[in-house]
Amino acid sequence: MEAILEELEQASELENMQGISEALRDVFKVDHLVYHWVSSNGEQYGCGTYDPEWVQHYLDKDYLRVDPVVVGCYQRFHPVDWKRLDWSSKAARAFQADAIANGVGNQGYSVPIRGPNGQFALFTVSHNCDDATWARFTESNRRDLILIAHYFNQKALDFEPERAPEPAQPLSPREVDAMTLLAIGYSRAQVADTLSISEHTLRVYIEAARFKLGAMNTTHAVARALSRGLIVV
Amino acid sequence: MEAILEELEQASELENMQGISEALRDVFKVDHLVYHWVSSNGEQYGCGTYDPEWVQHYLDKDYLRVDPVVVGCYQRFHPVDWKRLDWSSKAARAFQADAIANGVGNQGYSVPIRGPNGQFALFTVSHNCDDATWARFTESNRRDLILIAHYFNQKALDFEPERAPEPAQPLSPREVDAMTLLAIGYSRAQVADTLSISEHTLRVYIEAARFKLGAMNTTHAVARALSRGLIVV
DNA sequence: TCGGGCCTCACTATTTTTGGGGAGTGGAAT
DNA sequence: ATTCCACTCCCCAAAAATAGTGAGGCCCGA
Repeated sequence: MEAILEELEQASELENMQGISEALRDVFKVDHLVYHWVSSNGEQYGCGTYDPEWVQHYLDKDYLRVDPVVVGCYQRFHPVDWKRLDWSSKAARAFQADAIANGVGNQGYSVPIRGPNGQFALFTVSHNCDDATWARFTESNRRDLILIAHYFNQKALDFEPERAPEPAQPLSPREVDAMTLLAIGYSRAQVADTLSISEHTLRVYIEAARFKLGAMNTTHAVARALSRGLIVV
Repeated sequence: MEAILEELEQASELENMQGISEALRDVFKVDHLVYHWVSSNGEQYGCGTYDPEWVQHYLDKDYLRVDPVVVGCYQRFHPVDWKRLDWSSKAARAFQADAIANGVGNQGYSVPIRGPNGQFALFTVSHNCDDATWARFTESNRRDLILIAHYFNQKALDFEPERAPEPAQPLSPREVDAMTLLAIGYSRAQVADTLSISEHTLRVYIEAARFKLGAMNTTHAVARALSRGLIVV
């Protein structure tokens, strides 16, 4: 375990990650171990031990928007056992059946991870076993899993710095104010009034923010500011 | 160490955190150990071993926007040694002098942590010693520090009850489509075109979504859908 | 079977937002 | 000391979004 952690910390090439995933899977004696980057611009990257066919199928079906693991972890900080997620919707059940049919285990444990600019990723281990066995496994390995998740994400960020969409030009304080107030529903007039500036001036901020965020309109700018964590509502 | 980690994981009251900070400080034999929540809407919460006067001074001076540790970690995922940050600006140097005068060590190591909805926090250890000693310390404790940072943030989020006040009314598939496309910058015309429906129909979806989300305009609706995790961009 | 949510389309009129200019201050960094 | 950036203000015309009301078909669960 120690050795693998060390290797993971020191990994200096992306290609190693796949191998490390497999090594870790064997160390933990689980069926699958996956790191999955869910970048805010829709791009995805992953490495792990899932069947490539399943991965492609996942992408084709746009399961990202259905997968209860993703939607559930998106609002969560704690690592979570799949059993505690909401599988009640019809789409979720269909997804679950499809996943199990494709070799994904009936048990799973996922660690959400977040980086700068709203980057979001998941680290998951999955296995086929009964609840008690799985509970023992997660109980005794949760700390290592958190650390591994951390290191995987660290590597992903190291190797793909350009993957972070435009390198997040920081918004000026006024621009942050403007975006924040727009995000809580104020109209331009209200925002200008709240900030005690003319609506014309406000417009300059909104345009500047739009430009910095590479957004095509105000709504887009607010959405980006939000998903990059530049503003909080 | 193990025992403290256990206690940290199990802590069920906010008051314990202060005590755990002090215990951890003694375990690590460092001058200070601080967890600092910096939700970017200005709210702050912290617990740790800094002199309360310094904390108050920090807040009064609005050092949050100056502190190189905060601004430096904000765009970073890796834990970082303070020496590697940018202390060159005039404001940063003034801050540094002020900090050291107030008992903050000349060495420091900070772990950035992020939660859902752009939540951001820092976990920091600080000490007074020479570079070599500090390098040895950080080298041998970095994993524990990451874990502790994680658990501190976990507790901070647990104790923060004001999350998702409104029960998220589910959006219909079409409404999700509309919100998603709007969030990635499409205009109404483009969205309607993409979904192959008339713009009139689209409007009905947007209004329905606005209503369900209790939003006052489209931008607001998209912002809410995003921060409630109803859509992923 | 019946109500209810969902999907689809239409009209008119009004209000808001946007895109393109230009211009002056002050502070901070090189 | 000059340059860069943040902040503030202004005009105008075109494009987009909003408010109100309306209607028909579909599928699901009570």
